[in-house]
Amino acid sequence: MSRKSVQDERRLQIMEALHKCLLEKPFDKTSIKDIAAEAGINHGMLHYYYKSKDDILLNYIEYIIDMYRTMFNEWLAKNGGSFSSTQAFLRGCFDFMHERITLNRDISRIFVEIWEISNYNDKVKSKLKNAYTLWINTVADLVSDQLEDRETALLVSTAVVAFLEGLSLFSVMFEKDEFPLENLLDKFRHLLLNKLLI
Amino acid sequence: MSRKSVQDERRLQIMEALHKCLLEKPFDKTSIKDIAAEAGINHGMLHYYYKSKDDILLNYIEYIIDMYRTMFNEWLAKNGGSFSSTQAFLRGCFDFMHERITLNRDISRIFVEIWEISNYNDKVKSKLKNAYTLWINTVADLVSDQLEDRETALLVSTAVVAFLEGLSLFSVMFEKDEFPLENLLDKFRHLLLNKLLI
Amino acid sequence: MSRKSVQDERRLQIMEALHKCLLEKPFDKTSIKDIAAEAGINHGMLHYYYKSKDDILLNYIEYIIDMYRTMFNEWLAKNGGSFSSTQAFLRGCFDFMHERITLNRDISRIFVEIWEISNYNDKVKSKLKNAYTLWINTVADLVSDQLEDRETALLVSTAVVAFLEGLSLFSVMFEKDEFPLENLLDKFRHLLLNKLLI
Amino acid sequence: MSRKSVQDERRLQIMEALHKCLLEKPFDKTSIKDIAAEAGINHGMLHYYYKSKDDILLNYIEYIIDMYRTMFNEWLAKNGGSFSSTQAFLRGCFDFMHERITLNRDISRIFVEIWEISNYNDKVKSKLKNAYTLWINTVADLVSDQLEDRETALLVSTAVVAFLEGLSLFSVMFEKDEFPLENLLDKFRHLLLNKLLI
DNA sequence: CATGAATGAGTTTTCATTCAT
DNA sequence: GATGAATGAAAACTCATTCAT
Repeated sequence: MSRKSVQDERRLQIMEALHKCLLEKPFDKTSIKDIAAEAGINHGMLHYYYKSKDDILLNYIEYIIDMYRTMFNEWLAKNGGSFSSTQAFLRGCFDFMHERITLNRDISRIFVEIWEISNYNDKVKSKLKNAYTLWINTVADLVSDQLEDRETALLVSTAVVAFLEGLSLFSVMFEKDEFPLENLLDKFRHLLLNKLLI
Repeated sequence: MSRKSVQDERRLQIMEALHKCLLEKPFDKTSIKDIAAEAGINHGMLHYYYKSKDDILLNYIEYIIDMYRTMFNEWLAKNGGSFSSTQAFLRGCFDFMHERITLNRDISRIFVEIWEISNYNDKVKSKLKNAYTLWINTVADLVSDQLEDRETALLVSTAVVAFLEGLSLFSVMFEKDEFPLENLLDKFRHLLLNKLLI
Repeated sequence: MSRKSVQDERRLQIMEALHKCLLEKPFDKTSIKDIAAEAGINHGMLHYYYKSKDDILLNYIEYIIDMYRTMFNEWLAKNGGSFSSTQAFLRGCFDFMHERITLNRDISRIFVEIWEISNYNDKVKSKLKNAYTLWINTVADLVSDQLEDRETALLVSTAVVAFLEGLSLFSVMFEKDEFPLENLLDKFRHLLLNKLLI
Repeated sequence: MSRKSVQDERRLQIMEALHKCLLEKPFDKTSIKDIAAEAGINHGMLHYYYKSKDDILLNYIEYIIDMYRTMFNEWLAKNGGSFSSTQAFLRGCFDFMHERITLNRDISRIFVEIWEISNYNDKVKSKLKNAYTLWINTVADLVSDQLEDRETALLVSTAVVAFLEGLSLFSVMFEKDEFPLENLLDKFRHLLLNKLLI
């Protein structure tokens, strides 16, 4: 392995370690040593690869947003070609959201953490805004051929994303059996496909 | 001032001080001394009135949830009698949400903070769950006479609350001119009143 | 009750409260508020009756030493007249020690606390030295008519007291069933009466 | 110096520093910073080498008990072979006690401190009980060939140790010229060798 | 006398960061 | 590249003492 990729490997280990830590503790209560221990490397090294704890966080935000995007893209690559109609495609998108939220409550939890951090940290906020703007636009693209104009498409996609984020919030707080996630997604998909997108 | 109200006064000062602090820093980075300074009282007193920093937080959560509820109830008391129909009433409710979210982004920000804390703190989570459960039920009551059964009413109200929380998240992140909040609320209200609730 | 005796009453309450506290915590970990709560009076009053926490301690030392002395004198008053011989009297004295140590491990514990404090506090040390000097002399008086001279009597009484204090230490540390206190006292009394004091 | 011995060196420094501190202040009034200052190292390091102040204490207790034991064993190694008879050997043991108590009042003082702590701290109590049980058994071994049975040997050794601890207590409280330590030990040794052990 | 609010110094502990080896 | 010892600032919390009412 080249020198470059040893470094990349280490950096990835650190990101994954922080990810695991965040499932147990908020970032502020996660120490550099916690992360180092989880990554199995010396805590001094974290300052070799990143210039501060904050720098690690900023890189992690990018890492997790990218993971999110990759999840979607991979799903798209795998299932995207098989839809017979736009509606079927959109239905698939909702299935993806459903899976993502249902099966991966961990990511939802971590996104709540990031939302909070962004409230007090402009750099994080900026990254998060970009990610959501991108996501809203992607969804707008998906629905735009069903709607009159771009503006309406954006409005609808914003509503969709906001609704899904709201569901994500609740799916983290409530246990699976306390929250009718599946039912809500079904109804919402039906509503969106049949009443909003004509 | 009677003895009792000195205590109440101080406790209120502390709650308000923490509120102000949370607009600037996350709870974890807000020190007991920060809160004391903001309240204009000696930091030792915070441990006189509350047994720990965590105890302050827990009391604050109740305080803020109560403030939220009070805002709604006051609005209801002021405007509740003037509606000519259920639809007009519901329209008013949405106006309230709009105002609350638009004019009081501070509360939205703080709710994001609380959501995050609840992720890692079961006592906070429990309080938050109760508050949202109550809220969802309240909304379900408001729409129930327009819908066939209680179950549907609950589903719709859950969706409404989730959507509004999602909007609240975005309203905190985006600046007013970056986010079509008004438009979204309008459309959503229209949709809800005309298509869902027949 | 006269003003004077109200004060005395309060002071006694405080002494008794500290006594109870010391059965649970060392003096340093006993707060003024702990003592006040135990005494059922306001903590501010402790500074009215005593000028500092240290002053309370000093008074308590006198109180407990006095209690010790009183225990002995009362026992003496009750049983002192009934002995037919000096030996019978001395035997009785050992019975008293036995009872004191066996039944009142609490006092033994507290004396260990006082020994320790005296190590670092000259005023306490001085009070404790006086008490033990007095005790040694009392025992010397009791055995002096059995021995040639005063010097020997003092030596024997010092040994007796030292031995009993040693036993007291162990009786606190070991549980009753782990330590042959009764047996040791028996043997020792026998030895003292039959071999040392001829 | 190898990595391991830097740690050992620091840990030893801390133990020695606490030892010095305890000659001036009780443990409860000795702060982490006091110990660090005495050791000449940063106070943060104390938590690097020990996980809490209590942990330092527990380690110190072991250290001092070990020091005590080592003192005895070294004395034994140096003088143990030179005795012509068991009696001479026992006489030597008493000389050792004498030296220990006379020359090392510091250790006696610190043992009073530990006795006190053990009154309120079960872990310390347990260590102390083990140490004294061991000591009593060691003395029992030394006198057992002079006595009929093991039980008697244990009784005698317990009495000896209790008496010596009592003397130790007094030797700390009284100044050298106020307390006939030498005389008492002489008499006691004589008594033990000639009257108790036939 | 009595109360309890207030003060401020002091305590243990944690931790990001640095740096010699 | 690693390691882990070292630093020092800052955190939560405790408490004897004072004092206005």
